Amino acid sequence: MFEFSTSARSGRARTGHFQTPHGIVQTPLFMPVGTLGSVKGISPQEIKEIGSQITLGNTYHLLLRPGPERVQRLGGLHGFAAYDGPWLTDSGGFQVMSLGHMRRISEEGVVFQSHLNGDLIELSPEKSVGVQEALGADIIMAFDECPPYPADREYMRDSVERTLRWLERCLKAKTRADQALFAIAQGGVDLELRKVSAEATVRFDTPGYAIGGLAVGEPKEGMYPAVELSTRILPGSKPRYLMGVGHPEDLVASVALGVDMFDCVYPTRTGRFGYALVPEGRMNLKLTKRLDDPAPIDPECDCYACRHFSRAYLSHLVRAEEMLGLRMISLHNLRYLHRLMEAARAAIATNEYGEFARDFAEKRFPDGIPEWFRKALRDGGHWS
RNA sequence: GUGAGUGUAGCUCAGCCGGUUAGAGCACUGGUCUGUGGAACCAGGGGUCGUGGGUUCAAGUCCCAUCACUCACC
Repeated sequence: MFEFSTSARSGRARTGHFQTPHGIVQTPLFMPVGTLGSVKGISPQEIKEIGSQITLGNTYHLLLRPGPERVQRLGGLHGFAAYDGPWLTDSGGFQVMSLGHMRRISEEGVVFQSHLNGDLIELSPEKSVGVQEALGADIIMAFDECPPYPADREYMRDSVERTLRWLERCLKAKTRADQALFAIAQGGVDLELRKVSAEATVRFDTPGYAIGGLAVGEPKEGMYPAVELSTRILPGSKPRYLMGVGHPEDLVASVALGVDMFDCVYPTRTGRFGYALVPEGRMNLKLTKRLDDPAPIDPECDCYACRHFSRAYLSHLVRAEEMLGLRMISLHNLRYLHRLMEAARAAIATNEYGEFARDFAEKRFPDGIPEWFRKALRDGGHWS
């Protein structure tokens, strides 16, 4: 259980598989975010049909409602949410930063106000692990702090060290052997602190490692050196999970650097805002001209929306704020990222990841492939 | 038929005792959104102020007529 095996390698990009109590997952992979135990608007059956392998549940949201004890009583996430595939829960640390009001961070943990009703809530390494054990995911995450960008150096240093002490407490608090706890390396875009954090984190020898604290507003030129350094230090024998990253170009560039797992709200959130992911980037279905466009979102796509609906109809639905439209675009966007990862796995297996990434980039960046993307591929050994 | 009221942006309305380039919310048109609030934010287009006269240096605002709509009463 929780043994990660690498199947193929091409430069730094690699494919692999990871055994969880609820099934084997193939990497690299993208995980949809199921905030409240549901991927917004998408049923478990659809999740399986589009090729999702792991669903991410948010500890923060599930702690506020319906509460971990209730979820546990009703069968854990697998039973309660009626999805028997692998689950991963985050630690709640990120939402404390992004949603919590009046948060106060101390050595003990974090006290913050619920964004729903203002209730004072405490979250600590022990509490987070306890909640995640009750929720029952296959993979749980260490309770970390994700400082905002930009953050001053002194604060970042304190935060990185505190997150390491919190990691130790998480591992100590952990009681279930059927869950894998992934540690999270932090450090923002500061390469020295990244190194300190990653090296110290590796010593805990957890079954997987996450790269946290990125995609919080920093430029790509700051983000990629941090990813590159992290994947050099985090061992190749374990899955490497880049948290919160989900732009298609970021997946392609990060896989080149050796990242195995991603999660992001991007495909579903941007879908609810009326944007469909396509090889050229994003298609805005709210634009007036889409109302007369009979083509599917993407003729190459095999998702339900692309097989049945026109851009015109979806545009009409989105404008009317009709549920089906939001659902279908979300479904398509998730399928798009899964297809992208399937194609990446196939390219790695035949040692053609560089060609795959270049083909992707030529469509995605018709006005020129940005330097950060080229550099990520060069650093990964996929661009001569 | 009589009396009263209302006509200002696509919609709902604000515009003081007459005083610069007539405003707001929603809608519309673009844009932003990376460990999820169907949220939020940024920018933009759009009005001969129902119509016709009059008073005045100056009228969305005051006066007269007229049209439309609403309500009340014979």
